[in-house]
Amino acid sequence: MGFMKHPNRAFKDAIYEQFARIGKAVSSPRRLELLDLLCQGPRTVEALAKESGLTAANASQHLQVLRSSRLVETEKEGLYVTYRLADPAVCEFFRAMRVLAESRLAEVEQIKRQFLEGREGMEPVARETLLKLVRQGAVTVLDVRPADEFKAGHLAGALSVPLKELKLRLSELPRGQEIVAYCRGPYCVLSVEAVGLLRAEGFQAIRIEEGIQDFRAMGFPIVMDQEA
Amino acid sequence: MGFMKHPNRAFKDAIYEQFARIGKAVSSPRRLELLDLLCQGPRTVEALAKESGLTAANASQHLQVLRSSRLVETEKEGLYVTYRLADPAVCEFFRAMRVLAESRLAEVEQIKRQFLEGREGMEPVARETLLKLVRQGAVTVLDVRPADEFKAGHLAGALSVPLKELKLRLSELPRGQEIVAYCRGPYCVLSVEAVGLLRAEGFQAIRIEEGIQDFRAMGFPIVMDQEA
DNA sequence: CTATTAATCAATTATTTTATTGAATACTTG
DNA sequence: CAAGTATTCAATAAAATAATTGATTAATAG
Repeated sequence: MGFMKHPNRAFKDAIYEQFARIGKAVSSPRRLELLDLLCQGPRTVEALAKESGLTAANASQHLQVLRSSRLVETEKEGLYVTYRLADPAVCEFFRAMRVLAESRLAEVEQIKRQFLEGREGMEPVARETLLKLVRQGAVTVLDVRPADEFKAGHLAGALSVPLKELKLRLSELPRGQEIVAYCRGPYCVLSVEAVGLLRAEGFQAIRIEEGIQDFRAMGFPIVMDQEA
Repeated sequence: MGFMKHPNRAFKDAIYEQFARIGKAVSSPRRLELLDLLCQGPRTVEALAKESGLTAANASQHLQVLRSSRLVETEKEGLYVTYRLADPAVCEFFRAMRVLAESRLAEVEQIKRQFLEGREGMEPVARETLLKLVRQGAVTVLDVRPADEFKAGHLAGALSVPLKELKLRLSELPRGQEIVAYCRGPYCVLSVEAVGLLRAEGFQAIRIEEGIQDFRAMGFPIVMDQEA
């Protein structure tokens, strides 16, 4: 005997090595940012690179790592390669990871606080109540993400006003009523900037941390236009 | 302007770097094996090293990585340091990762099949029916894990017969009835060996892939002795 | 106090991962 | 076909990670 004592070892090693492929895919901050973006919907390499501040080559390499772990898939349309999540479960997994990081790593909350420092009213204010109002439609709910993300899935009853168009479309918004803005989630800054702008213009505005994935997980009604 | 154009960049980088701490923790096959073991209950460094086939020094280093990502905690008792999951959510996260790997990586199924090749009856046989029988208590359910793991949590109605004691306790088992063995999960080989032994001794035995985490997730009644 | 043992530390080497750069590929458009 | 563009490839250098080894620390038992 001796070398055949543990045929189990090879089996376990092989299995955990496979599991680790998923882990490796999500072990890089860059890839996590890309994955987060892809959770919002399909994107071309170019778009992903631009939004994440990576060079095209670097983004491409990271995306290929994600693809080799089967978390994302590609489709070539003409000159563009579109990356998308291979499965909605990938998004749920990313969210689980995010939630775990939030609960285990105090640094996350600290970084968030530090970023919001000086920007009054951006903190999570009476979330429970607010969510109830949102659910009842008692407030104007603003989705400030780009239009295509809104189309891919948004809170029922929300009004789509991408941050970039906000300045030009202020007239569409109510003056007397509270406006609640949301974007991609707690680490997306679109809603932060939107509320800053709205307040500067004299509106009653407030930010809500949750993003679509969170709303979905919380059981809020989500509306999807067009494709699955 | 210029360098202050994206104060958001620093924020995002900091956040995703935190998320990546979790990812890095689960990016190594060794650490995943350790984490899997810790999902079954607290262990000393020595025990973990032995079960995973690592040297004590190497295991210790990996465990410290897990600790620095706050996924596990330590407690020193005399000469021994006991590691445990920092939160049950860590186990759920590990399971989510496992399930994702199973669904996305065809290699996992392939490796499993290859390992079970030649060992008849080890394949998942009519799982639905079997689980129903288990639920009804219509079969003898054997928990072949070590006694302390059984104590930490087991399927209601299951009989604890650790693999090591199985040979000596065959008289306790019914000859006519089907015996269903389970262990830590689909990648644990205890139940495979148990069923092999039982069949060699003329028993009607079958293996079930699920482990405690799976039963818990599926809503089966779990019994826990003593401590939380 | 000494020997023993569990765990960690420190230093080294080998390996893997990351970002960068420039070139190559593949497709579209005129 | 030629020019332009999105993406990928290939090569490099820098950085991080992993396993090994031997030493060190801290607690226990005699």
